Amino acid sequence: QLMDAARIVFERDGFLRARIADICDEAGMSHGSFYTYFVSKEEIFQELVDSIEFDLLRVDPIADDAEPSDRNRSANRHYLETYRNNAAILRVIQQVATFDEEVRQTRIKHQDALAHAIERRTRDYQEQGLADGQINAWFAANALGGMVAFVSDQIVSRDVPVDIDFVVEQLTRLWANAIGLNTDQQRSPKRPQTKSS
Amino acid sequence: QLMDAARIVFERDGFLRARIADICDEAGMSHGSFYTYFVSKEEIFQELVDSIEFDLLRVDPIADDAEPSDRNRSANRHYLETYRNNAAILRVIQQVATFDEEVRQTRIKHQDALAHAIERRTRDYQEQGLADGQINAWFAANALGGMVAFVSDQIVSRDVPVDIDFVVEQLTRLWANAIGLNTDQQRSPKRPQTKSS
Amino acid sequence: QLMDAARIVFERDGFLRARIADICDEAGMSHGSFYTYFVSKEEIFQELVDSIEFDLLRVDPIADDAEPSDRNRSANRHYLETYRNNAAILRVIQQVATFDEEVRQTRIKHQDALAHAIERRTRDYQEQGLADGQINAWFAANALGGMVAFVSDQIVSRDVPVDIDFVVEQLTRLWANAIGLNTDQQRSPKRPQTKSS
Amino acid sequence: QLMDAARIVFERDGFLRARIADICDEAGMSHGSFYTYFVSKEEIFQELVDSIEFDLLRVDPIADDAEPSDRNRSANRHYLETYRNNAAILRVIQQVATFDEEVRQTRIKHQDALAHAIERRTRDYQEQGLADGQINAWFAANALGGMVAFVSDQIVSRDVPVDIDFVVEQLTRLWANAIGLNTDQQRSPKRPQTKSS
DNA sequence: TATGAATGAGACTTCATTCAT
DNA sequence: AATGAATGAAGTCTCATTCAT
Repeated sequence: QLMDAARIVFERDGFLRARIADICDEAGMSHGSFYTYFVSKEEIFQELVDSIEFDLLRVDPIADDAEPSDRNRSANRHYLETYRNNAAILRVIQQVATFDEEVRQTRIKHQDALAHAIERRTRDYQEQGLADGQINAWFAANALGGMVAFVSDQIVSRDVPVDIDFVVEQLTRLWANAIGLNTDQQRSPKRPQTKSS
Repeated sequence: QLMDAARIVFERDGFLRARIADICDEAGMSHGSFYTYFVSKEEIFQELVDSIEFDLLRVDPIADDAEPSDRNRSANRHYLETYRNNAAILRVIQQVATFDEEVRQTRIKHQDALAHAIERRTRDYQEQGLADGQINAWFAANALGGMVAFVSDQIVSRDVPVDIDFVVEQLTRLWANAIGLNTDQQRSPKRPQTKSS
Repeated sequence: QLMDAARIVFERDGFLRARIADICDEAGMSHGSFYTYFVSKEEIFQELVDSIEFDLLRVDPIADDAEPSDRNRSANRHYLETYRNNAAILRVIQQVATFDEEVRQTRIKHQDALAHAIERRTRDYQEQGLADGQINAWFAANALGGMVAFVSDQIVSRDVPVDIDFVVEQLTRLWANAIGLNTDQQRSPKRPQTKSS
Repeated sequence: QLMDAARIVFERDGFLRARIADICDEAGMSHGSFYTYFVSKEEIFQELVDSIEFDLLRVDPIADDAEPSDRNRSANRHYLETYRNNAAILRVIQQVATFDEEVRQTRIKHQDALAHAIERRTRDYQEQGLADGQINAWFAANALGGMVAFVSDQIVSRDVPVDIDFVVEQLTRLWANAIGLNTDQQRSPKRPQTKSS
């Protein structure tokens, strides 16, 4: 299948260095056959992007009745791991998004969908008095989602080894603090200095 | 000057679509002369990147003795505005970083330099008891810097108009909350524990 | 039927732009089936050319005992109308004749056959003393046939509307004059010699 | 020079079989250089057509005060010889005109220019009472010009050797007769039968 | 005989880079 | 140092034709 071959080649070479000939070689097809199915390299890439099941979107693999921080921790871990598992193609998507308007729009759409899901949950927390009401839910969802995406990208794109548990813990703490989640952490002795000062 | 022309063309067309011939035309030079000064398109771009005064790095244009939140607010505003003023070339740098290892390393170096500056200040706050000591200063600097970068990029790359004051305010609040800065927000009824302590 | 489809496609697109795939689509067949019946695009075109009933060859739809000028007028009108009715495919034949030797020979054969028919009749007129004996019958048949073909082609290939009756009349007059047919025109005051003789 | 090479290759191979690579080889250039000067094969051909000095247009190489028939004879000979000398490229022009609208229009323009020149002269003859006034000068110019073009084309495109003097004489006679030129030939004993009948 | 996916030769075109002047 | 014509590698795309089913 050409799509599989395309994914392999794109992940290996990036979009720019990938040649249609390479994709066909990988698929065990002749070069001309490519055009039976796709009009151009751009088109097969767009279809590849569309076909990828964006697990990143699944904000919540755990139960609804979990503690807010636990849910956030779970979501962060899920995002990080999914990002790492799809790092290669996600990097190529990022590359193509810098010059292909269609792919860029697709990416924006995905980002927004995720941010909207986070926003809804944040708003719930605010309405339940669990989160800082002065925070703009949409803005926070977007910005903090961006933070997680940024960190995820850094982790996979740099070679330094990282302790995922540590990253998840820190991200979750930053997030919880940022939106003012009432969590056990706040009652923990972690800020005795502040009090005593 | 070739560099000026290069910046104009790169900003207009992106790195990939920019042709050396266009840069020379823009500079009023003959195509051949280009190679008297630069070895390749990659090289002139690298030099262009190096030559740009990355104001983004300057964390703090205001006095050292200002309130932490005010300094952060100022830094966020500075970053947003600088990003907006340099959006075109920053976007191209991002593009090139996806396939040019050298530019990518330069970009990482810049990001890290900024994160280190933030880290130092965060650590200061922690040592002064102004910030949550359980937060890893380096991680927070990196992650929250990434959050600001993410939001900045979104603002300039999407066409929707935004209220910069609102963005600065929200970012500053999220940041302050995230690292547990003692601000007025702490007195809000959502975090009675802090008050009672 | 492939032949019908081929004619439609060739007339619509010309030989060069016509694709075998289009012909098969038009015929409602699969692309591979084409080669069950024809060896190549050239072959089906050649057969198409051969299959077309070249009415142009039929020199005379009217009675043998008609006046020479009337017969000529009738033949000219017949030629013009047939040309017009088959303009699309004739144009394609002309196109192919410029690079396909076989089609070119077929075309020459048709032209010559028509010219020979005209020559025979012209010779008859000469022998009956109705036409200028100093005219070379073969040459005149060829040249004047060419004149009619040229005018026919111009009429159909240009968009300007024309009065067919006028064209027929003029062609007939020119033809009659050219071979010295005794017609009413000879009595016109421009040729007093003829009258006085 | 590319134009010279293009003419050689087009004349040798026709437009369709000519490859840009061949033209460059003929010119002793690399393939890429072609695009410094021309955008496409079509463009260089169009420019080649434009550059050819169409001697065919020069209707009259002889003096104005010559006898009409002599002038016509001279013009016919001139046309035939020019056609023969440029037969190769004229054939290619005809080929391209079957699928390239621009070349087709150029060709029509040239044909019309020649026909207009002939028309003017014919009208002069008519006004001087030397030619049949019932002939439509424009139509006759066009049709008889077409006849000469048709014959010229036949002569060069068929391999049979021809006696140019004979062809010129016959064409001139047919032409003169067709427009009713008062020439010596009319008084010649060639049509005694007509008179006596 | 029908199918239609697969083939692959062949042509076009771009543009970074070279180099004689 | 400047010029800009020339280079040519590299890649894209088309479509007539084949062939296993």
